[in-house]
Formats: sequence, C-alpha cells, structure tokens
Amino acid sequence: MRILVVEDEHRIAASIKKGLEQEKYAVDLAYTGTQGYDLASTEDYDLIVLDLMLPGMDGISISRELRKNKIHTPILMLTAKSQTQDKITGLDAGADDYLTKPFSFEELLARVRALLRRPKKIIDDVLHVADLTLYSKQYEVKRGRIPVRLSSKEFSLLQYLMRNKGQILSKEQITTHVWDYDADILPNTVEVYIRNLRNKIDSPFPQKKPLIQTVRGFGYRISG
Amino acid sequence: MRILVVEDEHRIAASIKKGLEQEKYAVDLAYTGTQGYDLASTEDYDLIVLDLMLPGMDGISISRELRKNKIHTPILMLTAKSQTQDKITGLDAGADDYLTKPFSFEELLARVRALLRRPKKIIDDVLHVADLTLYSKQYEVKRGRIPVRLSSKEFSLLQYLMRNKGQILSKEQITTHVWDYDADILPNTVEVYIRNLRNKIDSPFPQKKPLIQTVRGFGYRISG
DNA sequence: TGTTCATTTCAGCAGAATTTCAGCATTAAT
DNA sequence: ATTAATGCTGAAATTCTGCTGAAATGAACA
Repeated sequence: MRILVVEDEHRIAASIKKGLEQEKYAVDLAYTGTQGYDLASTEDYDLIVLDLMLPGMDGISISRELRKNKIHTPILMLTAKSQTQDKITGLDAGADDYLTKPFSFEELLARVRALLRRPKKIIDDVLHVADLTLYSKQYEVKRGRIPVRLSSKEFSLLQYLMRNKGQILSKEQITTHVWDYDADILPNTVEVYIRNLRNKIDSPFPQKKPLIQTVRGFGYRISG
Repeated sequence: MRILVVEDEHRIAASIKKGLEQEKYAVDLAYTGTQGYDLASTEDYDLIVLDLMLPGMDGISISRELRKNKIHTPILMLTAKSQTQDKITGLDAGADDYLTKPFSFEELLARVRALLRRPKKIIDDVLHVADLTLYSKQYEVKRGRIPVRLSSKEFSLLQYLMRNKGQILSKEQITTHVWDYDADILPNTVEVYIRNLRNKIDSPFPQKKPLIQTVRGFGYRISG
C-alpha cells in the first residue's frame, strides 16, 4: 500500500511517515502543495493524506484539481481547527474524510485503514487477552467478570497493547501511537503508565498470571 | 416490491438484478458505497442487498448510518469470506441476514423472500430507561408518573442519550447529533445541557438512582 | 417595544489526570 | 564485584476536565 503525505510541517510529516511505515505502508512525503499535486497526479497511490493549509497550493485546490482530472485516490484531509466550514468545503472538494489537529496517531491510523477499506480493522471492537476483555465502543475493560476503571490514556495504551498482543512494543512505538504527534513525552511516562495499568489489571489478581511483561531493552508486551 | 442492490462488481450486480427482475421485483443498482447510501436514505425500498466491501463507504458503515438515521429497511449483507467475526460485526451494525460469497441465485432468492415476509419493525417511538419514559411524537417525558418539562434542545439531547442507552457518548458525538451540522458549539454547552437535564430528571428525585452518568475523559451515558 | 424564555458563552473553582522528577532497584556486561 | 544502563516507584508539579453561577445573546410573542 502506497501512501502520499502532503504536509509542510516537517516534524509532523516525519512523525506520520515513521508511524505509517511501522505499519508496513510505503510512504512518500511532499512538503509543498505543488510538489504534492505533481506526485499525486503522476504516481499511483492508494491514499493521500493532505494538509489543508500548504504553501504553494492549498489542500482544497489540490483535491479539487485531482478530482477534475479523474484521479479518485482516497483523500484524508488534515485540518488545523475544527472549523465546520473547512470540513464542509473539504468534503465538497472531494476529500473522503478529515481529521482535526492535533490528533493521536491511532486516530490517523483508524481513518487510514477505513479509507483503505481493510476489513480487518472492523473486527477489533472487542479485544481479548486471556480473561482480559476490552470493549472499544463502551470504553469498558474487564478482568474476568470484574470491571476495571481506566483513565483515557490508560485505556488507549491498553488498547494499543492488546491490538498487538504477543508483540513487543518499544516505548517509542508506544508514544508515537498513543500520544498526539506533537506530544513530547519522556520514556519514563510510558513506564509510569505501564505501572498504572499493572496496578489495575494485574496486581489486583495475584492468583492470575500477569499479562503485561517487560522485555528489558526492547519494550513491553501483553500476552495471555 | 422495490429492492436496492449495492455491489461494486458490475457482473455480479447485473446478474442479481436480472434474476430478481425475473421474479417481478423492481431493482435499483448502486456501484459505490456512497451512491448506495444516498439512494437508501432518500428512496423507499423494501429491501437492501448490500455488499460488505465497497468503494467509497463499506457495507457496515452504510448499515450503521442507516440505522442511526432510523431507516429500518431490511438489509441482506453479502460477505466475501465466511468470517464469523465479520458476521457478528455486520449484525451489530444492523444487517438482518447474511450470505457468503459465492452463492447460488436460489440461495439469494430464498433469503430475499424470507426478509420480505418479515413483519416490518416498528420504530421506537417510546423510549425507556428505568422509570424514565420519553414519548417522541408527543414531545413528552415522564419520570415515573411525574411529567417533566423540557426545552427542545434538552429534549433532543435526552432522546439521543436514551436511543443509545448504556453507551458512552462523547461531547463531540453529542454536538454532531443533537445540534445542526454547522453549529459551532463549545463542549461546555453540552456540559450545561447535561446539568439542565440532571436538574430536571435526576435532582428532583433524590431517592432514586441518578440516570445520567459522567464518564470522565470519555463522555456521558444514560442507564438505569 | 418590552418581556420572557431558551440558548450559548464566560470565568472561576475543585478535583482528576497527566507528566515530570529524583532516588532506588535490577539487570547485563565487564 | 563494579559499573552502566535500564526499569521501577512515590510523590510533586503541572495541565486538563467537568461543574457551576451568572451573564450575554437570541428568538418568540404580546
């Protein structure tokens, strides 16, 4: 799957690229509107992630021009504020979905997958690891029959771990996926949140095998 | 009997159309998800045959959106693989039956007939949560036997909460559902309306368990 | 025009969540 | 055994969220 990211803020662009590449997508970057438009109209992408405000040629114009030229690559528009008007104009211009900054990488990924129509992602509404269950829609987590109360960050982190159960996830991977792209998070923060999670899903059940494992030097993993 | 078939593979779509027309059904075709959704939400069909994988908008989203908008036309979902998980998700999303590809036309016909025979579901006019009752047509709300006077926004908000009872609804979800699409509403407005509702349906009944719950970091939920 | 009611915003507060910090513990490598 | 590096922990610092009383705005209507 090839994805083109058109975003003038290099830092954000780089962070998106990195995250998507970890998900095994092939990512090209463009930093200006014109460059983005040229690539989009000459190369064959599966998805275009398009910033609304760009030097050279703004996102809406690009979108409109591409559609006019019968290029129907799905477009995910990034907009700075939740300006309803922007959203409408963007969708009018041919964007397929939009995302309001700032967003966490998981949100971006969810939209990307939706646009690429991966049926896989539809499945993960309810996640299981051993007797731990996470209901994404209800924001509910249970160990066996016991409900577990989590804060929203704790919830996102657990969700990310469970979506990748059995896999070792580095602290860096965790921060790029669970936090907003512009969050400047110390690795220690992840450690603290891991501890919080353990205190809520492992420590209260000493008779059960702990689910969250530390893999020294690499990261963390959840498995049953 | 009017049937809408949403299927991107033209060959399959044409074949279904032909077969159904031989059975004296009136058949419309849509080749993309968005087109399908538009037709389904504006025209009055007796049945929708919906492919799961579609360009533009997948079957599950269409299904979910239609149900959300109180369109209860029976849906027969066509799925490529016999993924149980897909089926469950599909049923959750409001589909009434399934058919796994590839199928014979006779199988399809059997399901179509079964679904058309079913008595039409009655739309939920009267909503209940514990002893709270909301009469949509009458714009009337009662806690037990006591009538409660609500403003129109309060009413819409309560209706939305009750239609999704037990589910956590974020402030953003609430604003997009209860307010006009172009309303630019602060999250605080939702907070204020929640307070108003509480003052009318919970606070006056201190002996009863409050129905509206805050789930910090996620949103609000009504449940009995 | 004024009055009333509904709607929306504002500003301040309290408490919760998030993040950092500094010291300690554990591990792996010499 | 010594030493870095890495991870863990309690607690403090900071930021964020939700709640609230009250004010501003808007709409309906006499």
